[in-house]
Amino acid sequence: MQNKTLIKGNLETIILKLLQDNGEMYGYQISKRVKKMTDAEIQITEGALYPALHKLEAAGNLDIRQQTIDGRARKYYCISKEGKKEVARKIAEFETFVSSMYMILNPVAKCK
Amino acid sequence: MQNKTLIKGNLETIILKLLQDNGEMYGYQISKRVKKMTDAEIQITEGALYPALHKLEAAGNLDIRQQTIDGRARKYYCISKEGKKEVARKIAEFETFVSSMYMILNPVAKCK
DNA sequence: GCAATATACATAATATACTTAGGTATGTCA
DNA sequence: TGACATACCTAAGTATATTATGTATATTGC
Repeated sequence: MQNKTLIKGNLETIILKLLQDNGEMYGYQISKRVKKMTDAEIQITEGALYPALHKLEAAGNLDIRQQTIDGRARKYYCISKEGKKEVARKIAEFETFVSSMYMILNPVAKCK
Repeated sequence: MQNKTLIKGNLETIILKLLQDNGEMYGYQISKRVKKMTDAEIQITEGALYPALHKLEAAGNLDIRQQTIDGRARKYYCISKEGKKEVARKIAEFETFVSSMYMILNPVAKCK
């Protein structure tokens, strides 16, 4: 992705949606999964990912479970009931925005 | 629009595309047009609009023509040759990003 | 006639949400 | 044993908006 600014405002949506679909995941896993799913088009940097996870947890949208696997600490996150409401809202918001953008990018002739 | 951050990175695209489709326009007109076209879903604030116009002009993507109409100064902008290349690039970028987002929001089952 | 609203431009201060860069630590593979 | 992968983290810098404020003229309603 050349212009990386397009991810702005969509990072939390991505994280919440992935957790909703896949049950619990840990941060590193999320970043790899997003890269793979989007053919490396969207790459979440660690400097954005971890603060976002902490923020979502603090807001009550995620629950956390820590575990050590193969000597490495992992923090598994899963979406909370509040988080499910939030992700639905965020996806709707994204779709509305995209729809609005296409009103400008693909203007349709109006009837009188 | 609740989350106004979604416009980030798309403002220049909107301005360039409108000017490409409508010939010359002035700032105030652009902001009103966008509001109308998107049913007020996207509203460009003046604090974002005017600096964006100046930046696009400085980058050679817009040409400017000043005129006074009914005692009020207006600055008409129109897209340059460079601007046309730029808007094509930005629209492609937006579409790629949206497509990538939908790979996450609407994941499709993969064949083995 | 005058106040409120619309038109038309502009900039400064502030906020947000990223990127970049740097750090710690363990495991794996050539 | 040195590079790369895994797994977490934070601080500083940057980009791009919002909010607030300013100037000035025209129009509209009471």
